Amino acid sequence: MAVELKGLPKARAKRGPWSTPCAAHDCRACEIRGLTFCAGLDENEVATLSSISRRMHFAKRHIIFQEGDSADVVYNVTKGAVRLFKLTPDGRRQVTGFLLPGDFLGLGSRKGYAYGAEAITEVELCRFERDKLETLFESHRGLERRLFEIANDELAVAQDQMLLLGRKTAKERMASFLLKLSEREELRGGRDGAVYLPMVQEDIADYLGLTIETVSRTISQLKRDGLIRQSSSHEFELLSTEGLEDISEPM
Amino acid sequence: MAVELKGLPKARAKRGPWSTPCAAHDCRACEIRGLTFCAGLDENEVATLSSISRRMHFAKRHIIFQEGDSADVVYNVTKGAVRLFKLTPDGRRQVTGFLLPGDFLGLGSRKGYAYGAEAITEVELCRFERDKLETLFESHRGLERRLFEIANDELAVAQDQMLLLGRKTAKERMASFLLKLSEREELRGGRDGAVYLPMVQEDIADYLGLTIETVSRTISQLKRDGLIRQSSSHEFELLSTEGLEDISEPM
DNA sequence: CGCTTAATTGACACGCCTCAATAAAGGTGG
DNA sequence: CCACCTTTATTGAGGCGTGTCAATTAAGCG
Repeated sequence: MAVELKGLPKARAKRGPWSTPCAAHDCRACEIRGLTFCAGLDENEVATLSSISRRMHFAKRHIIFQEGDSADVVYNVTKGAVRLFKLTPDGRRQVTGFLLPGDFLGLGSRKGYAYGAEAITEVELCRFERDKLETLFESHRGLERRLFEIANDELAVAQDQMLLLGRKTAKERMASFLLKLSEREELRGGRDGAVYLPMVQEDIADYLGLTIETVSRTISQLKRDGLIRQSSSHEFELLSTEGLEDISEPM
Repeated sequence: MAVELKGLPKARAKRGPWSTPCAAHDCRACEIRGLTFCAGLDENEVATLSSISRRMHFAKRHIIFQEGDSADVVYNVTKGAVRLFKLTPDGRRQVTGFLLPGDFLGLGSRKGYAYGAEAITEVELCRFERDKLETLFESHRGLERRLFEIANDELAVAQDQMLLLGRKTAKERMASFLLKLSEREELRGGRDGAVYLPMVQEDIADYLGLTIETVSRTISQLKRDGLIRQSSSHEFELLSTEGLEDISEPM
């Protein structure tokens, strides 16, 4: 592969104007109950969780944490979008995931986070200190089991992504990407076939192991082929889910 | 990427001549205590674990489980090597990992394993039924925590691999691969700089997102450059770890 | 409105893939 | 231990998908 050399990691992320720790939040009124790792907890457990959670705001482009930071805080995304990424010393970037409302953020070993996390849009997070959370595990086993479940799901997603990066063409990658995002939106109650892409094409490129030019060209091609339509700058419509599936999983 | 089309998934794996469930095994005499998920358990816990474990043998090329199989058994590799893989409908394969003695096998959600597992060599496994294991969690919290830790580590490894597959050149991939294997052997007490590769080049190619030809050429080049030497068919020597590191993590 | 950032498109280059031929290694039976 | 066959590895020649470079347009934002 001919690699895109971008020079040393530019100050891609400026510390945003604000990152506000807000007052403790009432989890029972949470916008995304049922999606997140709080899902399946009883009233009592949610109340306990509420007592150790804290709402945070981050501005667009704010770096929430860097790869290698000690992993003693975990979050739940309640609003906005986050990208996870890794960098090579010479500045190449691999985006390893995008987080949307309801997603969990902060899995990591005692060696620290294996990836950085950065706000794509203005973001609202529910913050938990890890050791406080682990104290809760003692009395609320379901919480620990839920976290383990999340880690397992993440692992499955990561393996799908390895297949995509190692063995799929640009067109297949793009189709897979759009379909997966669409599925995630459906779980969140979005309209069927409508996909909101909060990230820029550079993010998509770094996620799919491509360049921005190839991403752009591939999107253009999918449009020409009548498989997708762009309703606004960040809003797409999947005109043929079947067609995209045929592309993403070639027989 | 121009993709190697291999035709439909060939009967790559014939059921081996034997897959023997042996009698319950005494974990306390285990070859790989300290490496595996049993690590850090006390005598009492190991004894309990022993009571629910069963030794298994699998012949080379035996498929231990397929992607999608219900994930109600987990294993510990005690001897030999295992490859994990995913397949596209048209037969392209992505190897998502190699397991060596001491490695844990069988992380997966209730949706089933996200990958298949196949014996590369003759393999010996320590088998645990998942629900029996989960019963043990009640009384032995450390075990559950250890599994969660393993899942977290796996996730970090997966993300490294995404960076490799999405953003590294063939030479960088090969150097990274050799170094990582070498590190794993050191943990197992192997000689420094000597690497045993139980897998064939097709496995390496499918792991690194390359073709067998590119793998072969890249190995040849690393030999020419004096960075590695082949002591026997599956045994390599890393002549310059530094040189390989410079290649694998370009500045 | 003016500036900056993001997206698009074309022309060309190149790293890796494809196809093909040959050599080497491994496995099996006598 | 050798003869035979299959599998695996090596190497070359050429093609192609995606990267690179560059110019232009569109979008975002104060």
